[in-house]
Amino acid sequence: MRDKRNDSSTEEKILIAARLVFIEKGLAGARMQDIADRAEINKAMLHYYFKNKEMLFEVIFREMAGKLFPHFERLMDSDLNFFDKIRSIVSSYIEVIMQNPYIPLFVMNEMNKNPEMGIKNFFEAQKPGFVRKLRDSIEESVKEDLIQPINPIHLIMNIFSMCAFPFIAKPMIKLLTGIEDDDFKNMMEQRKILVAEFIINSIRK
Amino acid sequence: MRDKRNDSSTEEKILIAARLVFIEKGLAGARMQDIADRAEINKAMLHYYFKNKEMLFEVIFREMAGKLFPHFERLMDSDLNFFDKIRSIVSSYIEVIMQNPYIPLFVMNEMNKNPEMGIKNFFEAQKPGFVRKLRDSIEESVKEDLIQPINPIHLIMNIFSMCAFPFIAKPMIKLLTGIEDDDFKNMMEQRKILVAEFIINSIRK
DNA sequence: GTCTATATTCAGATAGAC
DNA sequence: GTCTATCTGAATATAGAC
Repeated sequence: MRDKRNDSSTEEKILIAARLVFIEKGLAGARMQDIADRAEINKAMLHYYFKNKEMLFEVIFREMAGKLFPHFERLMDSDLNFFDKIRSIVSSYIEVIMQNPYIPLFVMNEMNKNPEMGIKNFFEAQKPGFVRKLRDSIEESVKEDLIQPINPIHLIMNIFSMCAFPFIAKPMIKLLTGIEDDDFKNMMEQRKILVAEFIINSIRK
Repeated sequence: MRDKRNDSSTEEKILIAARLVFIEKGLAGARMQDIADRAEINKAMLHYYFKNKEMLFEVIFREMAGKLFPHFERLMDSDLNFFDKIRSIVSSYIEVIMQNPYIPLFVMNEMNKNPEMGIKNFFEAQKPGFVRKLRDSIEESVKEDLIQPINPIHLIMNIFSMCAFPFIAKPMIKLLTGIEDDDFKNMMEQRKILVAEFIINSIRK
């Protein structure tokens, strides 16, 4: 933050290391020693920059949670037609998750394990923006008889389920199908189009 | 196991308690003291019945993993037509998960966090049975021109994504939609039919 | 089989020199 | 800001009496 050195600051090194360790092990499984080692500093420094483990975790968690829903609000405001908005959401969402494939499981898991984290406020801020707009857009498309009647919540669940779940279930998928990382990546690449068309196919009149 | 008393055996009490604690906290977050308290015994007993925390966890994990895919093999062997098989899988899968809503996240998360657990063998046993049969059934339906061409793996992913993901994302869904547990349950009840029809709608010719 | 008490290890956090 | 050394508490595990 406000440090004097110009080389990759210690705080930054800590954050990079903490990201890795927390994502790999979760809050409960992460070890401060492990974070210190990866940052190539000592434990004392961690507590100098961040009061305690929970504080450090909170920073990382908020950072990750913030990446869960990217620029969707802008997208909803664009003048794309409804179907192209679906295509665009699916495609860019899968793309974003492919960059950080561990985010969905990490966020969902820690939300479950640590329900009393200051996350509610965090998301309630972005909620109206994008979810409501998507909801409205769906309801409008139903009224315009563009798509078949469907509860918007269900449709939204379907969209994000098919995008995010494969990343959460990756180890299981690899086990059951025998595919390797490369093929998995290829499949997700295919899904950018496949999932969108699957959805549109289902709801279009 | 092979104990002499007839009342709810100590081992059983341990397993019940361990289930609760491991599911709530995960392997890393669970405390043996916590399990002992809930089982209303002392810590020493835990180590008498199970060598260590990992052993106890392994028992619970395998138990949970075993519940992930229920009687699907039988279902695939039935003489239902393809669409009714889809309906049946979706409906009974959601029903099963509703009984134990925490299972998908628990299993997926621990598979990620502890990749080197003896789970591979476990699932490789059931894999051929049900996944392959579903795959074959999809390929056959494509050949028969009953459904539109689709990579079976993608379709299978879609099915299980839409069934399981809402349970994994429940805290997030509650946050974004403002719904409560009762409504959530109702929605999942609706999804038994909705998801199946959503899928069939998309793939049928 | 069950308990109390204790050993042991580990991890988070702090004190204090530089 | 950075380090070494240390404290403290927690958590797993064991010893041994009953």
